[in-house]
Amino acid sequence: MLAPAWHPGPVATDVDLKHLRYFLAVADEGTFTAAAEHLGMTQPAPSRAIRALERELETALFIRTPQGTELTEAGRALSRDARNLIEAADAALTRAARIGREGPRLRVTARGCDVDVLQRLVDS
Amino acid sequence: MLAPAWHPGPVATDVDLKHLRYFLAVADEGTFTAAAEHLGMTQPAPSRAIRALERELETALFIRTPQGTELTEAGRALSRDARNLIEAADAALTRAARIGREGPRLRVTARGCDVDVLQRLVDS
DNA sequence: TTTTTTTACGTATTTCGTAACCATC
DNA sequence: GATGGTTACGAAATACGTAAAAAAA
Repeated sequence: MLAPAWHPGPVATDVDLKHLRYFLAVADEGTFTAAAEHLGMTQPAPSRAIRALERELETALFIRTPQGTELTEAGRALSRDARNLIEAADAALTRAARIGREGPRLRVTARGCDVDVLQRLVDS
Repeated sequence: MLAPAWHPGPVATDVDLKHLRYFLAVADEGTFTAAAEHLGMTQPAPSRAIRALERELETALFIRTPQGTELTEAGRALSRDARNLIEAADAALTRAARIGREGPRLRVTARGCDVDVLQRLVDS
């Protein structure tokens, strides 16, 4: 490799989904106060968590104003991504749990097909 | 809503990316011992973390044998998903960090187009 | 003065490593 | 005994809540 490609590699290995949930709560609610209440905790908790996140990314995610918070450009981007991310995470965990509980299922539908024939087809 | 749809909702809100990294390490290395070494810690750490994950999902992810570990069906599914998930998370954080550092960039290429024209086009 | 965020500090929870234990080859 | 996984327990790190402080309208 003459020009070694820069492999991204883990950039912030101690950012976890909980922090992203806090971040999204603030992004949605518009204030740390409302987000904390929405999350069932006190204001300092998300404030600290998000400040740590910003430190780790070396990037401001919110513009703090006495009227609340506004997303920065980086914050807007992370907002979109984080939403998809925790949705995907939830789906993955749900799927794994379901598979473990019920085994991998395959639903086959074929109109006007004899059930026994279908069964033999699936079995093979 | 007569028949209220069952909204998936967060299923395991305290599973974080770190746990998924541990899980993937064991899945890849084949033993808890090798995974722990690969992660720079001692065997009990991933063992406990994954056992907690299995408890939370109410699903076995590995079959433990004296020769090492083997993925269950649920484990195989989670393995695929977790890999994409961590990759996506890393990409999202990297992107947010880059945007915060450099501002949102847009690379425009147009063969045989005058640079000044292109600039005015982008500016608008 | 009211609203919102941040810092300080003590406490509670979580995570980790060491060590001892169990199981299989 | 060698290898691999688990459990017990004490220590370190992390997260949280209360309280006090700073900043802006």
